[in-house]
Amino acid sequence: MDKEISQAVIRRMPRYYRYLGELLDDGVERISSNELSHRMKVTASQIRQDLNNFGGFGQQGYGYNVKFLYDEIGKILGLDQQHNIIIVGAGNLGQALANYVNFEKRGFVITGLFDVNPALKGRKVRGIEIRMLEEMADFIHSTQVDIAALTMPKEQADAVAHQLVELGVSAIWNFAHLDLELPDHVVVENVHLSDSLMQLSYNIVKKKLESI
Amino acid sequence: MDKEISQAVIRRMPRYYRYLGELLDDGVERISSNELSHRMKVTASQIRQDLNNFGGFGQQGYGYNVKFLYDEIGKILGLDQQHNIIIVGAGNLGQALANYVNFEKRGFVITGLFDVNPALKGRKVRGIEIRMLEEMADFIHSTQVDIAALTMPKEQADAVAHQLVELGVSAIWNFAHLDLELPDHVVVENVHLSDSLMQLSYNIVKKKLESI
DNA sequence: TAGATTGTTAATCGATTAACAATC
DNA sequence: TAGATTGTTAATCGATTAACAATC
Repeated sequence: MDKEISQAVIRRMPRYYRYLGELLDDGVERISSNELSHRMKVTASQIRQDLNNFGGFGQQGYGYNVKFLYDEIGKILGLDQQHNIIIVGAGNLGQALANYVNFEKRGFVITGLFDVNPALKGRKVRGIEIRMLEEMADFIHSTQVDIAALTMPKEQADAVAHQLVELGVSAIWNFAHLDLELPDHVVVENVHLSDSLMQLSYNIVKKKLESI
Repeated sequence: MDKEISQAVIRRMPRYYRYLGELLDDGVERISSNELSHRMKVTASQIRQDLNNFGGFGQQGYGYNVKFLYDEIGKILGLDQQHNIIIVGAGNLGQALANYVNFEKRGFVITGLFDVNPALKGRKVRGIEIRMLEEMADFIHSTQVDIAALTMPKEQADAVAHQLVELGVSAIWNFAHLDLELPDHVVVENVHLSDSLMQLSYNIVKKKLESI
């Protein structure tokens, strides 16, 4: 019966979470949708609408309790649970992800790093040993893996993604520059860096034209 | 007089570009909006609407010439021009970007790499020397810099972004986990990896609840 | 020419903003 | 209590889809 919450709303939740975290760090105890809207440069209406998709977290005449709202959004985003991540592709990008200490604070724990390059075998990144791709199946069978980050060239990504799904992994964080075709029960989040760069490029050209 | 083209449309253009590139590689000469819509899992109507924001690239009764459309979208995205990029922050992420050979094919050329860590000084990544942050001002004065990628911790990102703008850089590809407050003439494209990961986490939790 | 498919207008759907009654 | 601010309904705006005349 719950009405589906649009991805547009979901996309904004981490940003709310970030701003509330900053307010919390600054010792701010409560905030109104109006004040938050000024800081975030969105409408107060949108903030209230977005939040009320998940429940009434505020109080009339008072606003929102920062700590409470922060925690609630954290729960909505699943940050109260631990997510074990393996990274497949231990090149620079994979290692960059493995080094993001902040992920760990939010419950995202890197438990494994895999690559095909024998030269990397046994090397450690932040204490995490790089294993060979052949060992991945055993690894997944013996430990809980919630998310697989794909940080390898796109030529290998499709086959590895399917293998991961076969092995029971049902969430993929895909950095490879292709669209994965996977069963419906698998959740895929794409990070297409070159798409992002092209968007930037478009906006540069546009701005240049406008200024003439 | 040109009506503003929405960012929703812009966000889809690189994806069209990618699919057309694949068709081109496969030797496909022409394609109808209908067939493309099946491959891309969008509506044919949306494809035609999107493209017609920029002009009529097709031909009634024929469809679209793949090579022509590919090139036209490339021009729309500014890929016919060279963009010189410096990367500020030569950690794993910065080095990962520097190593993306594919960017170069699209006209994005990494011309400089900067860091504050003296241990990295003089090291080279794909032939590009890592320089110290202090040298950045001189570098920007003496060479054309179109885009600066910020791949450093968020604590330093805001100050560096402002410095870059002072030095005349007007496009920022921001990987730091904060919203930059910069003058209107500066174009900013954000890549917030942790936001992306939280979105994935939300969708994992949602799918888990649905399956109960 | 007949068939195919675009470009474009109109209809629908969904998301954002405005307004305000409820209530702390 | 009076003032403030939410939660929520209604109005608006914009984006997507459908339909079809134009035309290759």
